[in-house]
Amino acid sequence: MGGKWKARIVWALTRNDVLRFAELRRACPPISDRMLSRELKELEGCGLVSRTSYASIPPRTDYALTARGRTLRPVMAAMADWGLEHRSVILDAMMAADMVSDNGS
Amino acid sequence: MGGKWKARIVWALTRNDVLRFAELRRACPPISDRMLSRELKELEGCGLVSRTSYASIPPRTDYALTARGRTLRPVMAAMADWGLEHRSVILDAMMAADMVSDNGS
DNA sequence: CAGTATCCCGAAAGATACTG
DNA sequence: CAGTATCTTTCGGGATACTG
Repeated sequence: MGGKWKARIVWALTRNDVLRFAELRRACPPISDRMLSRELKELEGCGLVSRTSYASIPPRTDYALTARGRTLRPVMAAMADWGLEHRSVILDAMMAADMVSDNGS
Repeated sequence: MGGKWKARIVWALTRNDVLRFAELRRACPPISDRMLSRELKELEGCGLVSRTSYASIPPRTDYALTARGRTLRPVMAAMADWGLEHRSVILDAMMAADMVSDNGS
């Protein structure tokens, strides 16, 4: 389950229950349409995300976690906690080891 | 913190406390010497893994998690739990969606 | 709005050979 | 045993343009 964006997508969906394509795009900047579409398909392929599209004009598609996708919550939470506590200190260490070239994002 | 192998390396070190180069290689098949060396350097660079080498013949180097590296335990545990519970069912879904070509590893 | 289709490049990583 | 050096390949993912 690689992919640069999957974690962010799932993370967005754990916090919002249901999101549309454009909302997900805004939730995961700066993801491209192409990557968002691809990653969503893969997540759908492993049964973690469900897609519901309405044949209306303008078109509309809702994405949500499946029951199985929701089982990822504890994992996502653990990762988020760790990130909050250690991100900055790790980044400092990485800079000291010249593994990164400071950009303040 | 990308890298195809870092999770496995850290996982091996959470379960074993201290491992030598060759032991880590065996713990993360089929990683190559090159990748193991590189990933270990990066983990050392962010202060998650410590390296202790003994100037003996034959040479010997011990790797272990630092205090900071050990803070990853809850995350690793959460991921491991999830993997145990969902790995097979996810793989099935992925095969059904032809995202993988069965290899029994 | 919600995507697909193409093209392309650079980083990640495999293979192989070598060393103190 | 514990790595490093070099070469080659793969492929993830960005840019851009197009469509129902």
